[in-house]
Amino acid sequence: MTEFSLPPIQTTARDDAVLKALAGFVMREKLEPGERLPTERILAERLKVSRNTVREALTRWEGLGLVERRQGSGTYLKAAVSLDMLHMPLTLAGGNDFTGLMRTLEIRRALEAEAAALCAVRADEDDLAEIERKLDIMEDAFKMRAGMSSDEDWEFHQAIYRASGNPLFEQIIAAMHELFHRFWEHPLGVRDFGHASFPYHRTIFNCIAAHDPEGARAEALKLIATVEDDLKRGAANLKLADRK
Amino acid sequence: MTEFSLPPIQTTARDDAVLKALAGFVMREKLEPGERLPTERILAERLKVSRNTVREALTRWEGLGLVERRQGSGTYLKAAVSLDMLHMPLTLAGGNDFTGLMRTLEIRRALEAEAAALCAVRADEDDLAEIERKLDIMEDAFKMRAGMSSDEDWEFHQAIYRASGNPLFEQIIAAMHELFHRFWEHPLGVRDFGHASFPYHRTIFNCIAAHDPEGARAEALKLIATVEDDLKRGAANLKLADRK
DNA sequence: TGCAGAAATTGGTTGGACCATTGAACCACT
DNA sequence: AGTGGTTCAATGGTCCAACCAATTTCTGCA
Repeated sequence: MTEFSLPPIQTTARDDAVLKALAGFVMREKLEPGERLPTERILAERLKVSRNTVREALTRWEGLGLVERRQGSGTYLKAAVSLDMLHMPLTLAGGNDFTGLMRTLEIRRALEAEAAALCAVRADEDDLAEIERKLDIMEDAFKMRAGMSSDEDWEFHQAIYRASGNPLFEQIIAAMHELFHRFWEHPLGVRDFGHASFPYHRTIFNCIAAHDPEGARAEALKLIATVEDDLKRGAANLKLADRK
Repeated sequence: MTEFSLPPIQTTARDDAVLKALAGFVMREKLEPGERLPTERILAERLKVSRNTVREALTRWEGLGLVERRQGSGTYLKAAVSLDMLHMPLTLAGGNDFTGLMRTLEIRRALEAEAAALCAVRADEDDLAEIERKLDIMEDAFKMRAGMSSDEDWEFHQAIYRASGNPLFEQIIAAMHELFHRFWEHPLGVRDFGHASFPYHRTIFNCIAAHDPEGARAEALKLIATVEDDLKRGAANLKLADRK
């Protein structure tokens, strides 16, 4: 038996064709996020397909977060659309349990370290000022409530992602943030959850300000390590991780 | 067809409710990837919703890669489904140009380094054997063709991701692989594209085999650095990066 | 002019119909 | 037994024509 290279033929691909045409339309009309795109009925008529087909295509885009549908109002662009988009639908099963959180934390460690390093190389004066501002706010909140605050902490990290010059960091981490958030609110019985991570926020900033990428990377790794420790402590406290 | 227990849907938010009910059904019936789930018509009847609504719901799952629909055959589970899934749809715009590729490469550097480090900690004898097997294949291909081979290289890295014990690494990187692939095939005029990365594959493996996470991390960073250099050289050669 | 209610717009849902593909059963012929 | 062709039911894909529900816009009265 010899080797074949016969990819399956594609006979029907209506909704894909609809999306391609729609992407082309968005680019030609230079539609930007927030703008409304044609109604389903118009699209169906113009593309010479059924409204059902249009709806299935739009459902796909909605699932990808590219578009938002508002009943009675219309369908609105939520993100930039281009023909050469690359989609990465990630599904994390069992995101509620300890294992799932640990796994996302490993991804976060990887990205956090790299973002901090890149940030140390690329951040300009404005970026540094913004990051330090968030840091000050976070430290104030820490002293006030005598504990880590999820929101302010998140703002600080987000500022770093933004200053990394690569929007992908923020996109990926933001997608996982909801998950972290749940646990921050229910610290598994660990009273001072996240406490140990506090000092590393400033050491990270110092390395970034000194344009020391490897230092920033190392400090970021330390920070995540403390969170992992807290997590493990929590999982040890409660023998069962969640089970809602 | 066997017996189901699918109570009718309540009120608004139809398609979300359909997915929730369907996820519950999959869990109760312990359906695993590859198995076929009830036909659209049956689902519509049991859930007391229209078949179109069922289809929109399934379209969402299909977009998330959870399910595969085969005309004339049925709808099949492609991944494990649970009620507490977390979806992270990412779309990378403009992934075709030099900037976009550089950005994905930065993500890859972050994940590659972390995956190698985790792998060094967790890989058992079987994992090591598998990785070394892929490494040998890659090195043979390199000697044969006197140059890097995209496929064999990819297999090697995939083996590392798998042995990292965290499926998210493979998921994220796999989603971006298509992007790398395009450039590997069209090396921007750089004749020996990827050549410099060759030796680091074995040094990474050596560190993993020696259970030296920081060493593996460092070698992985070096590997990606060579690819980045090649990329920059290529972008400098052609003044324009793609423009197809 | 201001604003409440009617009317038009738009996405959401329904039910029914037909098409295209698949796969199993069946059959004829070798 | 095996090969290939035919039939036929099941299933996803598409279409149509309505109607429902939320929203926006318009209208006319106070």
